[in-house]
Amino acid sequence: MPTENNRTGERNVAAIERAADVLFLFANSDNQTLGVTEISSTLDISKAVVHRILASLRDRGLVALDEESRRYSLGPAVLVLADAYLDGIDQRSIAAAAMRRLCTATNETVTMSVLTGGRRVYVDQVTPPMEVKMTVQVGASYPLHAGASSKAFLAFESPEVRDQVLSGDLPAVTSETITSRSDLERELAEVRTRGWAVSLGERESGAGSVAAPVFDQGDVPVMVLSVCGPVERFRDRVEEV
Amino acid sequence: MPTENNRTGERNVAAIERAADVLFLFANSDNQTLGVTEISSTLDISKAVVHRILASLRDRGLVALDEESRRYSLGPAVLVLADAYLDGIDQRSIAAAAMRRLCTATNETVTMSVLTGGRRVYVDQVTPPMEVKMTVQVGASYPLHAGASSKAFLAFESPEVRDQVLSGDLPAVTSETITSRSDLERELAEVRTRGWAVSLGERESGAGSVAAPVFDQGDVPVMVLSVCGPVERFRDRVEEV
DNA sequence: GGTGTCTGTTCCGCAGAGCGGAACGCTATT
DNA sequence: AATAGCGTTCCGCTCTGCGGAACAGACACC
Repeated sequence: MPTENNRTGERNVAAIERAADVLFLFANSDNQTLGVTEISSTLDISKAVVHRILASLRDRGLVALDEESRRYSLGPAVLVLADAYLDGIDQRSIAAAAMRRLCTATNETVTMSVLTGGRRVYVDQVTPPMEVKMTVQVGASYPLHAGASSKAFLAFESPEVRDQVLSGDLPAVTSETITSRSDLERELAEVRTRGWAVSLGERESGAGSVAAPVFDQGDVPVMVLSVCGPVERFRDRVEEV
Repeated sequence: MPTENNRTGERNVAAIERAADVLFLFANSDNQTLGVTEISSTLDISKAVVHRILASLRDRGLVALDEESRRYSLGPAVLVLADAYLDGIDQRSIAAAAMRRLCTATNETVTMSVLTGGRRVYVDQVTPPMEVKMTVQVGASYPLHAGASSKAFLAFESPEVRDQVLSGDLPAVTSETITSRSDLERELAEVRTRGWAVSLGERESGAGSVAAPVFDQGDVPVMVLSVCGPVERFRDRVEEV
């Protein structure tokens, strides 16, 4: 095997995972449009294969091809999936009421995130009717070391996952981001005993937030709710759900 | 009918297309959670294969498995893709200004749709600051025979596509939906000469809209803009872009 | 508590899908 | 012209992944 492929040791279909990797490459790379060779070299897959993968994905509308430039981009079909996904999470409807309550109580934006592929993704938000408010982009994803929501996740994750994140790079998203492993470990320990996490501008300058995880009926955090807003007004508290 | 397979006659990877079909099955089926056997029988793929596909998709976060019920659903990773997609469409930013102008001019909701997999998907919307307004769900998809936007697309599509849609089922979405093939053909011809389409409650009762296609530098419609709102207030006009 | 019938999951050998190196048209650039 | 880059296509050999069948649980029904 050339690189570390599967995360789980299951019996999977290589072609599908490669296809998924191609899709995510579109999401992660800076430019939204990619060429065959570009994909081929970054993912270390032969050009012929990339081409076939793209043909298949294109067939299903997951990627689109600009005939002029012969460059590929994500296709509209991904929207359909995302829409269906958002419809499907019962968590959303369950949590919606709680989020609205939190929102009116604090008069700040309340967000909900879940975990995927070693990152955190915003799934929903409720914003208060205020002049100066914060909004996040549903679907946007962030690394697990920056921001209150991320820390809330990381603190309650299994030691293995935590270790993996901590031993990786800890890029500074803002000037306030914690980039030292030991500092972050101390912070996470604190979060764990306290039950919730605070961030003042770690993920976005000038934005503060308080976040608490919501658990399954076990010890695994299913999602994280956070209250966030301009860094000035912040001296409140959150209850868990 | 389990639908015939490849639309294009390309040299593709069957496994990937099957995987995509599984994903779309989640989007199309009524319940958001599916079991292996269910998928296997509707798509006519052997259970073993479905299981492997799901394992692979799960590995990449595109589907999630509820350990309790052993049932699968879409995973959060699809959000990441959708987000990247929405970032990527230059059309959006280009059209955004025009949409805002239309919105303030008409004081109604302006929407933008594109085509995928024989259906139409809302990609963006601009809503006016009004009490009674209409909003659509970005990512929601509709068949090509119901509503002004759909008709605007269909009217200017290639004869083959049009034929395929027309010869398929034309289910009534509302009581106003055109369900007769000949009626629809007459309507489309009219739309073609006029350049834009009108609908009064064909897709959603009580909602009217006027829609016009936007073309590439050829004859293929790239997207459709529509102005829509409560059916009462409607006697305006639209310009093309 | 058998017995039947659903699930989802795993096994394994054979066959053909699809990998990849190489060749082919392109369009730009020189 | 020549070079270099691209995306696309070809084709033979290989090894992936297909699928029938067996397995393991979870229920339901006498």
